[in-house]
Amino acid sequence: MDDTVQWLSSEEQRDWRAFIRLHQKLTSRLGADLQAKSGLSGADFEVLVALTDVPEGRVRFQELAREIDWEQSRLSHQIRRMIKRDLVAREECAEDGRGAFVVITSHGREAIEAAAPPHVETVRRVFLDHVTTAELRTLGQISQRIVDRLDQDRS
Amino acid sequence: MDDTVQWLSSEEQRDWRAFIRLHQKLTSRLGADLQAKSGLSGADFEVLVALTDVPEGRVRFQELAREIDWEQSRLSHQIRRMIKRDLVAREECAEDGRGAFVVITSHGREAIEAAAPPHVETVRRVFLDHVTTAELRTLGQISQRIVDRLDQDRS
DNA sequence: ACCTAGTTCTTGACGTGTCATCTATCTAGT
DNA sequence: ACTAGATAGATGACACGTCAAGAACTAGGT
Repeated sequence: MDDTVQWLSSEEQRDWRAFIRLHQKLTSRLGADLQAKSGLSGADFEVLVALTDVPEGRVRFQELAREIDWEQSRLSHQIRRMIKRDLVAREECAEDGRGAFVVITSHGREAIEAAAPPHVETVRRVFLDHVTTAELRTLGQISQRIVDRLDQDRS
Repeated sequence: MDDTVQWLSSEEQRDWRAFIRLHQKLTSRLGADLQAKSGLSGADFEVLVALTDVPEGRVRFQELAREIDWEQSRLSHQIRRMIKRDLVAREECAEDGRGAFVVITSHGREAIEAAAPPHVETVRRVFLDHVTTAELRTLGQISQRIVDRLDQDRS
């Protein structure tokens, strides 16, 4: 009917679409499951995990953004919402008057500690249980390689 | 400092995170590129591609939602926004008083035909160029297998 | 004909993400 | 000290996605 739209070969299209579709399904499943079991969004979870990886659960905005590979303003909005729910707090920075710290609160720590185990279980159930160790390694290697190249030339 | 959060083995964690990170980067790159070059969002693009695959560019909401694997209400919101921009139109359904059709407009057709070639080129540049044919096949197969299993048990 | 249950799509509220823009502060060069 | 430019973060506008609830209609049993 309409052959004017250039596209990929049918094999490329099939594989590429499957890949994209998998990601959509994984993130929507994981997000819904996390929300239902813990009242945390995927975004909350990512921020809180990053904060538990850091001394005193306290880190500059900038560094946190780099750590989880988010845009600055995205993080700023997210932190504002999380402060309202007492998951994190904002602290002024003495050394640099422009800067600020994000600190995990005790409530935030409780939330992430309660959320993590069932979430990990879900990651296994929806993903890890369906791939072999070798396949996972292959996926990881390919992913890492492409991520590195994308980080190099941000064309 | 804090060992109470259960997590994955370090290999699992590394590979799983790389996989997730790759998807995030791909979708954000592709989305930004599409928006910049065509003024279409990824969501617009997906809907328009699905409409060009169908006779007369005309399909029931329900079927379209199933085709692109979206929730009904997500599609409804998206179509409302696209109607405002004259990319698609809504038509009543004679056979079923509840139902409705989505139809691509001529403006919508022009938009997708202009957007597709550069978008495909970008997909190659950010993804396909970085994997071998064999790797792509592997990715596709693994993805398809997991998608199928997730579709089976929606636990 | 009626009533109940299911289907199809819509809507409002709300959290999320991007972009452009703004303010405050720091740094470097003079 | 002064000033220009860079940097840190906040903010407003707007698109996107989910959830829960609702409106309109259909279908199937009585």
